Amino acid sequence: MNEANPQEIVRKRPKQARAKSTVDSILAAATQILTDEGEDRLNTNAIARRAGFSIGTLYQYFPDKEAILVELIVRQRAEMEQRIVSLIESRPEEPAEETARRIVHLLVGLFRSGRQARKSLFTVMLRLFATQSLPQNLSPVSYYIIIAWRKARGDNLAPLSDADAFVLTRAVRGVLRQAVMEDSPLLDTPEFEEALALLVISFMQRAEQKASPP
Amino acid sequence: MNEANPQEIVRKRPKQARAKSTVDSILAAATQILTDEGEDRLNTNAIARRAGFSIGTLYQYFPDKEAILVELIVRQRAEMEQRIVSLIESRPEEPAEETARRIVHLLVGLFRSGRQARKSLFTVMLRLFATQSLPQNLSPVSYYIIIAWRKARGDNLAPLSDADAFVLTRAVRGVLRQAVMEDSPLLDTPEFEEALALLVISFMQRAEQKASPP
Amino acid sequence: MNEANPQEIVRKRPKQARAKSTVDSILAAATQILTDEGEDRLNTNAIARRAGFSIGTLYQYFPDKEAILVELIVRQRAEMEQRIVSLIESRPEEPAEETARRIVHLLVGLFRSGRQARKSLFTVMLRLFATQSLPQNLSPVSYYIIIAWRKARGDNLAPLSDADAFVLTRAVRGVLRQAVMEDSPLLDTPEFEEALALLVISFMQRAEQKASPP
Amino acid sequence: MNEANPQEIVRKRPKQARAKSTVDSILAAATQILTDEGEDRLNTNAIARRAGFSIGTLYQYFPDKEAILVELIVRQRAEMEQRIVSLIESRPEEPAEETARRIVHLLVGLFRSGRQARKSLFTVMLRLFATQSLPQNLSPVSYYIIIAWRKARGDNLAPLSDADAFVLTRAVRGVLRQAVMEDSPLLDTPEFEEALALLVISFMQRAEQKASPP
DNA sequence: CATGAATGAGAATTCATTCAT
DNA sequence: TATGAATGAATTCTCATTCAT
Repeated sequence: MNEANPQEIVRKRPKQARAKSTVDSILAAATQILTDEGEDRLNTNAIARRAGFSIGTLYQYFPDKEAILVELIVRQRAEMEQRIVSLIESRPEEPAEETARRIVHLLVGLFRSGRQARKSLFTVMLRLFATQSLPQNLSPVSYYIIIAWRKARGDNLAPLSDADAFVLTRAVRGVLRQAVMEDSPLLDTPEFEEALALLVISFMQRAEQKASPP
Repeated sequence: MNEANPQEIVRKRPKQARAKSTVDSILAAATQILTDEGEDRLNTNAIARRAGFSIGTLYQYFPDKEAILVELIVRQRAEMEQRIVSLIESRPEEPAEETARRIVHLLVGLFRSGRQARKSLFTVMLRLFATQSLPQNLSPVSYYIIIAWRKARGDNLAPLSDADAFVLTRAVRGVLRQAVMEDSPLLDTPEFEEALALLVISFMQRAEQKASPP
Repeated sequence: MNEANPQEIVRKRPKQARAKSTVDSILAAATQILTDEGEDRLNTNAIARRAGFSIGTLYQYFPDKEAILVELIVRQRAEMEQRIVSLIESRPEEPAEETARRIVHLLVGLFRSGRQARKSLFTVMLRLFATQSLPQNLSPVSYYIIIAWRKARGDNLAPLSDADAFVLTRAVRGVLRQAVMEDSPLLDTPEFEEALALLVISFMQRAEQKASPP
Repeated sequence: MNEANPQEIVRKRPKQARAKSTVDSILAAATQILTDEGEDRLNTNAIARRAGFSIGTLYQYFPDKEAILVELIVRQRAEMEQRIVSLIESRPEEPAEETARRIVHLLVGLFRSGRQARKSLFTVMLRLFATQSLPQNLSPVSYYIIIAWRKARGDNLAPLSDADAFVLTRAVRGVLRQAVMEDSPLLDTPEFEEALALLVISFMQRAEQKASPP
């Protein structure tokens, strides 16, 4: 009868359909504000207003402002990850180079759209990283991708070391992020996409050679 | 470069010299706070207090808070750039691969030290990018490096396209930043450095092949 | 006093019985929160949650938050009063000094237990006093005790004036409250109890002398 | 040059005359609100407004709301203590009984005036006690008084034990507080004062007898 | 030039209470 | 009767910036 957890104020978990849609509205509102007005206009009152709820409602679903941002990032990452993984699994027999090219293509496309929101989200993410408050399970997404890749092609690809995997994934991410942050016109060119694909492919081939010399 | 004997300068241009040291104190204070307490403790009053000046004085040297941050970033970039350029120029005859390795080594070293301050600075930089208020001349630092590289070796290196240069420089920066932001233990390993160097070298070789096929 | 067999009552007046248990649950929950988390965690939502009811249900039984607190205090006072009265009535022939000692002993025991809840309750009570919203019939409890005392021993004790009664009762209460509020270790010592008894007895004897000089 | 205490935001300490008067204004405003409107109208904005300062100024002198209340209590206690001590020291040769009577007279007078403010202050004090945040040196005021008393009369008075001193001082305080809180009309009567004096005197005489039996 | 007291808009968060279901 | 989602006024506190001295 009594609550198990008296200390923590238990925020409503979105089990009901209504609750779910409320949470979605709030996150959508936050994204909109990030897109339209930028990070420093992003305050809880504005989010609630734009979502069409009172500020009190917002706080029934999120313990604090940060939780909203974290959820935003979590969802965005999950979506990206899931897209990439399914892309990899869709054509297991495809040559690695081709798959890499298609992943890069997908990523470039994703980063091209919704630049403004992404820009602000990057800043937010970086701050959360700096504050140590981003859940640990956020970062290693990239490893799953690499693992999926290997699995899909039956491990006949030389395994990447931890350091190699880290460098490769962060490099791709870093290039895309920076392109968005700098509003670089390159982002829209095929040359950019080609260069990024080249980065991935050349690295993987070299890493492969290194791992298994003739 | 502009200064020789500090004593003399103090006599000659007392105000400017004093101003310079005041500005330096303020920037140093800001860096300290970023290091010790993180970005959200960084407010103008705290900076002034730590610098040993009154808040009024701070505003005599900087128009607003952002100006302090911008100056911080400008100086940091300038220092890095200058180190890299002089590294490149020091051994013009060295093979490109070796130079790349040494640049990577230098960069990794720089990012390893002062991680905490750098972490906060990254966040700040990203926000300034997002707000569009970073002066345009901040970003293309990397191009200078590439130009310096080519110059130093008499252009016998195939020229990198804009897209290639962008991708390469942002990739390196992105990997290092992310390593710092994630507090990755990899940053301290030789494997990490090796992988990063590999990224650069393999990309340059492929880009070269592409540019000038046999 | 009003109840005999709980089973039977449930059958006879199901709604009232249910209501009673609901009210009791709510009050118990409030007491628990006061004990475990202190006064400023005591909010209606928390009470309802801990009681296992919805907030709406809580408002079906209490018009507002204050009503809960008042009821809490009323019950606590009633319980104390009733214990003391029955203690007095249990040994009418006992010398006044001895009865005083036993009352003090009882009170000290009551205050020793449940200190934390009592602490918060005191604060709440005091605020209600300050807001004038405590029902008037709450305070004079002490008079009943004194009256009961006199009755029990057939008025052969010199009557205490209003002022004397006020001072005596408030003194005892004040000492005990303060001991609880200060978390005084004295509260657990026999010396404390002895001193408090001395306060009561010496005052009564002097008041007696004053009232009826030889 | 750099601050010693980077973590703690150092609030201005009232060294300057202006600062001192600002602090005084703020405390006076708080007292007024307590008097005129009661505790739950006492919010920081109201205090600042009534003091004629902006809210920001208030927070330059007090780290948080509680600090204002604590300071209020500290000052009030200090004033009372100082009055009583000087009363005791003014007539060292006076019989203890007479001094007790005069102390009681003084206290009753103090509590009679400014009842409303005192009422709210009591509530506040009690809450602070409950939260453990009242500085330790607040409570033992009473001991100083007792010590002063003994000193003033050359220790020919039997020493009170800790328990006795606690009981006596808290009893007096408790009676006066309760009289104020209940708005008791007794507070204005000579009978009340007489009864309170009696409480003190009879207790001290008995305690004395107990300590040094013939 | 330097000072630092003062400003006040703005942001996050709480919680008693209502009311449609 | 019971529910619990929603409300929104109210409150605490921050911090970039100004300006009289």
